[in-house]
Amino acid sequence: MEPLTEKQQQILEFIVECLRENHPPSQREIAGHFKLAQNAVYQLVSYLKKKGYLVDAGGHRGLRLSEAYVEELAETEGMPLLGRVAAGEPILAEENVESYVTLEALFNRSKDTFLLKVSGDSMVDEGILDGDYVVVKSAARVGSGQIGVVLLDDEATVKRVVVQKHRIALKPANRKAGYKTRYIKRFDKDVRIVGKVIGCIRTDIR
Amino acid sequence: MEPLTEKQQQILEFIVECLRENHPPSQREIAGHFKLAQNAVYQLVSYLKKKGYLVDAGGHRGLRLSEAYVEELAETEGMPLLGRVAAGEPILAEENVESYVTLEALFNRSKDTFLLKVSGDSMVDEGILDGDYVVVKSAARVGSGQIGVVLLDDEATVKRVVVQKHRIALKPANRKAGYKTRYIKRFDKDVRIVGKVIGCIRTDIR
DNA sequence: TGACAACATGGTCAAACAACCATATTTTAG
DNA sequence: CTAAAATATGGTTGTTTGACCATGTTGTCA
Repeated sequence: MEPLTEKQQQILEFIVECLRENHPPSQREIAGHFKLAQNAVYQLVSYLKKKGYLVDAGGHRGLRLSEAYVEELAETEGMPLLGRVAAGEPILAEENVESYVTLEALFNRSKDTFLLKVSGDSMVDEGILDGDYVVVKSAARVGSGQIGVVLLDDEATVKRVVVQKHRIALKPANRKAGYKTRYIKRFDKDVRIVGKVIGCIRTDIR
Repeated sequence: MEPLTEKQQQILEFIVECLRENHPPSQREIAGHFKLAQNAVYQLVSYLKKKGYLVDAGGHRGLRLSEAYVEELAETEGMPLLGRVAAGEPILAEENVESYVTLEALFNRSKDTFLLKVSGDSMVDEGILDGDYVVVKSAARVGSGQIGVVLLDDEATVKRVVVQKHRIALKPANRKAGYKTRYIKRFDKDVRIVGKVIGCIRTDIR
C-alpha cells in the first residue's frame, strides 16, 4: 500500500484504536485529540481515503478501514504460519509465511466445544500429556476407536473408546503403565460419554 | 443480569452486530432496520441502559456495551475451560466451568511468535506429533535442554537443544527411531537457531 | 525559482442526530 | 380486573457532524 506520512500514520493509528473500542471517532474528536482544527482532520482523512486506507460508509462517524488495510493489519494480529523455511532469509520473511491464522480459526468451533485440562499420563503415547488442554466437542456417542471424554466415577477421563458388542472398552495409551483397558457395560447409568477429543493444546513448554 | 424481553433482545443483538462491524448504529438506523419510529428505539434503548446492558458514551452514536454484558458475551465467545467435572450435571453446567478463555489468551503472544507445522516423528516422545503446529518464540539462542527450532541444511527442525562446550547437540525424541543425536559446531554458518518452542497445537484428532 | 503536496486555520451550512414531550395501544403480573 | 410495564407514533428542539470554501504556511523536488 502507498506509504503514509508521519501525520497520516498517527491519525490512522488513532482511528484504528478507536475502532477497536467500537466507536468510530468523529472528525472533531480526532481534531481534539491532536489539538487540530476539524478541517485539518478532514484533509488528512481525505488523504487516507485517497491512499486506500480508509473507506467512508457515509453518514456521521462513517469511517471504516478498507479491506486492503484490514488484511495488512491481520498480518500483525494473527500468528504467522510458516511453511517451508528457506535458509538465509530472516525467519519471518514473507516468502516463509504461508498465511496468518488466528488460533480461533484453527478449530472451527461450534457452540458445544470446550477445553478440558488433562491430568495424568494415561494418553501420553497419543501425544496427550499431563497438563495439556484437550479440545472436546460435546457428543453423546463417540465413534469406535476415537479418543473421547468419558464421565466415570465422578471423574472425566480421556481415553480411546472402543465400542464392542456388549461393552465399551476405554483404552489408555501409556506403554510404561501397561495398557490396562477398562471395560464398562453399555448403557451403564454411572457412565456418560461426554464428547469427542478433536484437538490438543500444550502451553508452557519449557 | 436482568432478563430482557424479546424485543429488547432483538434490538440488543442488532446493536452488538453493528458494533462488531465497528459502526455503532444511530437510533434511526435501528428504527429503520426494525421499521419502527426513532422514538420506539429511544425507549427500548433506555430500557437496555436501565437494565445495564448498554452504556452511553454521550454524543451521536454513543452506544457502548456495558462491561457486565461484554463479560457475559465473552462466555459465549471464548471456549469454556472445564475444571473438575461433577457427575450428574450437564457437562457445560456452570459449576463445571472454570473460566472462559480465548485461545489467544492461552499463549500470551508477542510480536515474534509464530506457528510452524511439524512434519516428521522425531519428537513424538515429547508429545509433538507429525502434523502438529508448534508455537515458536523467535530467539537467537535457546536455553540448554529446551526444545527449539533450528534451521539446518535449508530445513527447519524441531529438536531438543543441548548446548555443550564446543558444540550443540540436537536430540530427537523418538524411541523407535533410536535417539540419533546430531552434533553441530557452535557458530556454524549454516546453522541458525530460530526460536524456542513454547507450545504445541494439534487439530483434527480423529 | 516556481509548482506542488502536505499541513494548518477559521467560518458556513444543511443533514443527521439524541433527547424529550404528549399520547395511545398492547402485554404482563398481581 | 386493574395497574404497571412495554411498545409504539408523531412532533419539536438544540447539538453534533461532515462537507466545503477561502486562505496561509512549510517543505520538497525539479
